[in-house]
Amino acid sequence: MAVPRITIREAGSHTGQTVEIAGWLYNLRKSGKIVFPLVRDGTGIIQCVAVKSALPEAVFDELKGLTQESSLIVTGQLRAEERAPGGVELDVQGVQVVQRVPESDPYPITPKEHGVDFLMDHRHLWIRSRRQHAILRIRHEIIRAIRDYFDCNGFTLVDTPIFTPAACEGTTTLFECNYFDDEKVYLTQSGQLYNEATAMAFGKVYTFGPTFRAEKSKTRRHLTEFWMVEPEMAYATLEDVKRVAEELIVFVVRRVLENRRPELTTLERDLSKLEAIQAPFPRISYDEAVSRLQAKGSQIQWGGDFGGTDETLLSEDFDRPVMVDRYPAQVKAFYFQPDPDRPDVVLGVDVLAPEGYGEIIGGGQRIHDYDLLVKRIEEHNLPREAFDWYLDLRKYGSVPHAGFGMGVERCVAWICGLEHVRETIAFPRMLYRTTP
RNA sequence: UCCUCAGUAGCUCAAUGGUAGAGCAUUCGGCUGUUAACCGAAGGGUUGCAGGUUCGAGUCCUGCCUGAGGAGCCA
Repeated sequence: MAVPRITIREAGSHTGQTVEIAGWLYNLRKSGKIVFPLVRDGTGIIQCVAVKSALPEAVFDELKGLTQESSLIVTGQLRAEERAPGGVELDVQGVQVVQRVPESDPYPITPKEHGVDFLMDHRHLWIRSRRQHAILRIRHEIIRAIRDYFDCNGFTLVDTPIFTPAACEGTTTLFECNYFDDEKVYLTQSGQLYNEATAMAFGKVYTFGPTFRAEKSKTRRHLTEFWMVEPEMAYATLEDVKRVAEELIVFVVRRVLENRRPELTTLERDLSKLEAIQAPFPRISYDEAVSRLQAKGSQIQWGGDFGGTDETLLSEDFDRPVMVDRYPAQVKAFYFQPDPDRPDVVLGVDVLAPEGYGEIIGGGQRIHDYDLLVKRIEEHNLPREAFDWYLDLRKYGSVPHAGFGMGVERCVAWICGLEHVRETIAFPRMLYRTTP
């Protein structure tokens, strides 16, 4: 009978059995007549033990001389072992080398330390490392939790286009593309305007996809290509946005704590910081935020937007995300609904992550009045024709509606406790870096 | 775009203006419980590029290139 192939994740429940593991050689320690190959298979890492006296000489010698990241299939018996990292160990009975990495061109990422530039140039290999592997697994868990939250709360996933016509927003710098012969199109920076259309068709919707910003931002919080989830709800207000944003974040953090605790431990994340993420989140107004910042020595004046340092200063006061609402109209996009009690501010809210990770959510209530929206488009010098379809939404059954966008990479950076968002995605796209 | 810092062996780094070095990686040898294993030996260099100062430049000066951190920018 053939030896069953298992994954390393399952190894703990197969002790005593002879099994096969297909993977790569993560590292090899040897001591004369005994070698300890560390094998990874994508689900985990297991230490194997090969004893010279228990194996044919050719098999032992081949294993002993095997190079880092060579692919191999090992057969052996699993055994609970306190001395082994992971608690389970495999006594090697046979080895099939699938591809041997030549010693003349060894695997470049050694178990020792490396610099950022070198690692980024070898990102296609770096993602095999324990730490990067943990981050990308947590990213997957976060994305799955986000989708589960919306799928289980009556939202319909409606994808919005990546190619968009000229003027969607008018403020940020866009990536321009040639669309066949004459036409110019731009990579999307948000699916929101389309979300407003789909929300009027489906009630509650979300879009989840990549977004692109051609800003020359060179900081630890920026990528040029990043993923955003954007819910939009018909018959909804700013208060609904705050409630959903809070529920979503609590749900996502709880799921990561439930399902990805070993990975968080690998990253040496302070779990108490994540366990503190419970409703209700503090809610403050923009006015109060400005007062708090001025008291802390910031130069910000009422009417200005927060810089990265301001966001960090604000988040210092709280052990959970803080919601800041009612921003001055001039710092927000044209489509924000003014506060009926105070026309100089709009019904928008930003959610700032704790520990200085900055804005992870931005959103609010949209203008639903046709004439007001036309006025705003004119005030922002946007081309009216490009917004004809968007204005239609205010002609045919317009209702109060609201939504927000959440940046996936900043969320991952926060939950993982990373220094830089470049490690939150397999192949980051940044200013001056587009390879691999 | 601006400011600051850096660039030396495959990698991480050292070297007062005076003979370019260490650890890791690689190769060879040793070791039956290693935990980024350890011990011994060997090979490995156009000091980012182009000029300049100097008897002499990895080191000082100028320009450029590349990268990093930050600012600005960024619903």
